[in-house]
Amino acid sequence: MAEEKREEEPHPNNSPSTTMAFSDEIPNNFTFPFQPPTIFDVMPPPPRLSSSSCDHKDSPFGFMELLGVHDYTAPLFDWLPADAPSPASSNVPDSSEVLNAPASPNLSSISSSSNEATVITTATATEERSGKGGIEHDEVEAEEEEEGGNGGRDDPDQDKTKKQLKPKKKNQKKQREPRFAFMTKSEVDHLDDGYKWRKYGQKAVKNSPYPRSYYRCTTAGCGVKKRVERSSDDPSIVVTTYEGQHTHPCPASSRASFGFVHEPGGFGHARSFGSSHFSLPHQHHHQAQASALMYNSAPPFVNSASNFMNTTSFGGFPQDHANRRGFGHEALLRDNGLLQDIIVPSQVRKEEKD
DNA sequence: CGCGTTTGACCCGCGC
DNA sequence: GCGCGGGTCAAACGCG
Repeated sequence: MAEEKREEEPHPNNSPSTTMAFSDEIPNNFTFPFQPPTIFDVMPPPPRLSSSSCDHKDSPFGFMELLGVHDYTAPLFDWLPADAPSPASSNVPDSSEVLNAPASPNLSSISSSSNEATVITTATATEERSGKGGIEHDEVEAEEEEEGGNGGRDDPDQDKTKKQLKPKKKNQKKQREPRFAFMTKSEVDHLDDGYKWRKYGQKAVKNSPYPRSYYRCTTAGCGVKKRVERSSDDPSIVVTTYEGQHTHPCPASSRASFGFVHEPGGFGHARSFGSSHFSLPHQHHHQAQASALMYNSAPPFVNSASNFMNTTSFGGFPQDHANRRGFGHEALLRDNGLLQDIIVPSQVRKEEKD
């Protein structure tokens, strides 16, 4: 309980900058509706993690630690094999759980500077961990967290005397949708990303004094969830993990419907990349100093970040949001096709500061 | 009164 | 099989 409320406490040191990262576990057969920059193709597992222990549970590091905050701008390229196979398919153990936690010493520069574009890394802890018996979820899944799918327990039958949770279908592991995490340097935990969220839980995080909060999109029919937690290493960093796909336009933005909501793109199944229609947090006064790195597997990303971001979804970045926050053009138009593409120009950062 | 948050309990998967 | 930890539920509570 000591930790409670902590998340609300403002952190003195936080620079008004926002770094973001996103993570996810992308199915091998996943394909983006657009082409990705090479750099995003491969994300080798971090040296410090043994390839056999991708599961954060096995690691001494928590989700946050795995995510890490680093400045991969340069190092990243060094360890990115040009044609290396996707970690998801080769470097990762059966457990389909892919944690790309580049927290590697080799990567050196740990981020940080509040002025530089920072980090990203990701990790995903998925429950697909099923490595075990081969689940057949592939088919059902997508629907699962949906309403109909009684993601929760809509079954009225259950006379829940107390907390009789509906027994989950056996043999059917809960399939999680792709997740994407943002690391944001902010004093506020729950960033306003334009959607309306309802908190449905909070748990203490092991090895971290900060609790993790669970939110669900309040829009009917939308099963998107997100988790928000603060890095134990750097309290000024908030990691927001989105899971699922918004089935509606961003309420906070009339233009939010720029077509990504029902992106047909294939993430392997209906709920494609679009599935993570999360939007870039529009933090009011935090600027967007951000860099994003698709961490997992080799999803074909865009040729250039500009394309990547402006086009669709980027996992759901409402274009207008991006623009509004300064993630738009200037930041994305750079055509290097690499990380820099999505790094918010200092100019923008400057403006925000003013 | 409606909606959102808090919080303790419960479920489940995984590692030992 | 047991314990741990993550994730979720839902009653209670708070607030506008």
